Parts: sequence; C-alpha cells; structure tokens
Amino acid sequence: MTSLAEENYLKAIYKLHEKKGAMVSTSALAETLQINAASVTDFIKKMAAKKLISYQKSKGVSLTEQGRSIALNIIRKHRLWEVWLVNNLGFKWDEVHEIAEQLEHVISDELIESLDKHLGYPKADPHGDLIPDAKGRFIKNSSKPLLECTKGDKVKFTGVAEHSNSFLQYLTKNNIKLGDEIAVEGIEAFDNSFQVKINRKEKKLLSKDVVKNLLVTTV
Amino acid sequence: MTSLAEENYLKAIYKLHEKKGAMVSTSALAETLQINAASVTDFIKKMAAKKLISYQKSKGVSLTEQGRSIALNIIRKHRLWEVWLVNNLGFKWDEVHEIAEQLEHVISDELIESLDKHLGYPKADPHGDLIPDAKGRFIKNSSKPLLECTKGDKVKFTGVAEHSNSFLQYLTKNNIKLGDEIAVEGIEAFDNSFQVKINRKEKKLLSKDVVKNLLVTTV
DNA sequence: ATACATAATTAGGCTTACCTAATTTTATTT
DNA sequence: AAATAAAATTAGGTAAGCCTAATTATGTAT
Repeated sequence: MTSLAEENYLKAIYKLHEKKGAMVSTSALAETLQINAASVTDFIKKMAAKKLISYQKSKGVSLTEQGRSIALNIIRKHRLWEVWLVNNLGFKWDEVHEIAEQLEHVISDELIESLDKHLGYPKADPHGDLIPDAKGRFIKNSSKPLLECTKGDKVKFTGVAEHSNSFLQYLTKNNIKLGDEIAVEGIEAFDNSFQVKINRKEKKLLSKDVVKNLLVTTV
Repeated sequence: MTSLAEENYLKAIYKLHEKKGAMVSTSALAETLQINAASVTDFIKKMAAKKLISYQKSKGVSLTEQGRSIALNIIRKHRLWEVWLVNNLGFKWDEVHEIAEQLEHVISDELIESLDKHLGYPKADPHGDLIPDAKGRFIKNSSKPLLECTKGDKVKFTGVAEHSNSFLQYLTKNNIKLGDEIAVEGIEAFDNSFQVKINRKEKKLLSKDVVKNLLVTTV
C-alpha cells in the first residue's frame, strides 16, 4: 500500500523530473510540497527503503520503475477526474485542480476504468495534458511552445505549459480555447511579443510570457 | 476542519443512534469502526472537547447539532456518489459501498451540489436510503419492514434494512428490485415465512430473515 | 447484598508525518 | 585555496490516531 503522503511525493518527483530533468533535489521537493526540507530528507529515506525511489545522499532522488508506475497512475486519475469535472459537471478549467487533487487518491481500479470508459477514453485533460493509459503509457504528441514558432506558421493550440489560475483565466478572458487555430502574423524582436490571428478572425497581441506557455501543434 | 477519523466516528455514531436510539456506547462504536475500545474512549474525549459530540463518562455519546450536521453531510455525499456509481458508471448496488466510503470524504461544496444537480436531485440512493439535502433535511418517507404486513397487503419495495453484499446479491439473484410490487398472499405462522407475488407475476417464498429486511411502502 | 461478568477507562507505548535548531556537506566567490 | 553562502542532513520533538495491559465502573445473577 502507498500512503497519501507517498503518492504526493511520487507525483511531485515525477513532475519535477519532467520539468527539470535528472535528479530531483530535496529543496525543490520541499518547495513544491510545502514541507520543511528536513522532513523531506526524512521521508525520502523511507521511500528509498521501500524501493519507490532511488536516493543518493545530498544529490537528490529519482523514481524507480515501481515509483514511476504509481506516479503515472495518480496522474492518470487526476486527469480523468478533471475531464469529468469539466465535461460532465460543468466546471471551468481553472476550477478543477483542487478537487482532482482529492479525487486522484481514491483507490479502485474498477472505478477508474469505468470512468475512463464513461468519458470515452479521452487522450488529454481540459488543459491539454496527456492522460497515460492504465499501464502508464502516453500517446506521445508533438506540441511545443508557440514561442518557438516563426512568422507565417499556422498551428493549433493544444495545451498549456503553465497551470496557474491567473494564466487560465487570462486565456478565458481573451477567448483563447484549446483547439483554436493560431496564425503567427508577426513577432516583435524587441520583446518577443506575437501578433497572431485566432481562428482566422480575431487579431491579438500576445506577450512573451503568454506565448512561451501556449503549447501548439503543427497542423 | 474535520479529520477523516472524526468524520468516520460521526457517521458511525449517527447510524448507531438511528438504529438503537439513545446514547451510543463505546463498545458499539469500537465494534462498527473496528477500533479498540480504549482508542475509542480516547478519541471521543477529544471530539467532545471540540463539541462534535456530547459525552457522559461510562454512559456513551450522542451528537451535538454540529456533529449531526457534519454526519448528515457525509451521508449525503456517500449516497449521492452511490447514485452516480450505479446510474452513470454502471456499477451494481452491491459494488458501490467501498468506493463511496472513499468518495464521501472529498471536500468541495461546489462539487457535491453540481453532482446533485447532474444526477437530477435524487431522493434516494440505489438501496432506497434517503438522501438528506444540503441542510441535512430528509424528505420523510413511511417505509416499514415487509414483516409488519399482513395477508392481502399489496406494497412497493422501496428499500433495504440490511446492506450486506450477501443480502443484496440474494435479491439480485432472485430478481427482486427496488420499485417492485409485492403482494402478500400468505404468511406461515410457524416460521414467519411469506408467500408473495412479485409484480403480479412471480410467486416467491421469502424467509423471515428476508422479509424483515425488505422495506416497503403502502401503495 | 455479594459475587461475577461485561464494559469502560487509564496508563504507557508505537508509528506516521510533520516540525525547529544545529551541524555538515556542497557549491560559489573572491 | 580560503571564505562564504546555500543546500542537505542529523538530532530531538510534537500531534494524531491507533495499540496492549491493567484498573475501575456498571449491570446481572444468585
């Protein structure tokens, strides 16, 4: 059995590894989990003893196969619940994170497989994050930040690299939604702001902070 | 905030009070929660200090208004989740209890109100147990055990007084479902078994153990 | 009313998951 | 390379929620 705390550590380690690569530091974990670094050191030693992670003193941790598999299962559950909350219960994409943080810890394979089926086996959550299958496999996609595009590119908005409410609400307020077509009409060299046209209609100016967090796929 | 343990104690106290009336004993709580009596004594003292229950040493506990309100909220959530699991995810009525035991502790008023709406404001769960509203109020119904009926009565099966899997599966196996009409055609004085006719078609013999756990409403 | 059985409580302990303060290790400057 | 800053660890401690064993109440039968 894996405790609630262990599940949260595994998820945090997975996400930090995904973002920064290599070993995950004690302080990074402490920061994301909002737990004192001393407590983290303590806890990761116990997790290493259980073979959930491998731990090199003062160097950081990484997931074992077992740990990675559990982490992906939590992420799978989190994202499926988010789909349900948005598609079936009518929540907005900036309202579902906290609730899914609780629902992801409910234990029942039958439940999660039924939910997956009920939702029609979605491939991504409401933020465009991919949903791993029951065996922890992703259907790889090829999205990249809009920032990496050049003038003349025509792409589809398929995900966000930043999940804060303020960013999600900015997009909502500006009527930018997953699936929208984005045409890059110009890039300001000075501040990297993008002049774009959304869905062949609306012209918009997007700041660098925005374009680096919009993930897009070439159509 | 109310901890998981507190929520489980409150729910157990509520149910024991409902079944047996009056004060709930330490040993009854220990038995239902599968926790040592000494631990229960300890815990109820802390709950009494928080005004969740009132506790008379060596006499037992009862819920305060606050405790009752929390207990009813947990029960509300449990039953709404059961409805969802059966109606939307395709689970059987004997498969939902454990999952709902976990889901009932998820905290979000918005979630539970959206769920209630999504389900069409159901009045009862898949076992016929009434669902309290957000303020902890029930729409009282007038069901009674089939055992209390007499020959010639024609009633509707609206709930079960026993929630064990073996009983629920017995009913499923014998094709007896909520909403069925039951006509009492005869009662055997010796063993209190009932000769009934279900939905004006099937004749069935039901033992006393069965009829005392079938809750029915006069049509 | 006394003896006995059952229920409840007290006392002392354990584990999990956190904390602070002090110390050691690692990385960065100068 | 020494000094300093930052990160990580160790040591000792706490609260929640459980445990066992021992003791004290309560209820029942004679």
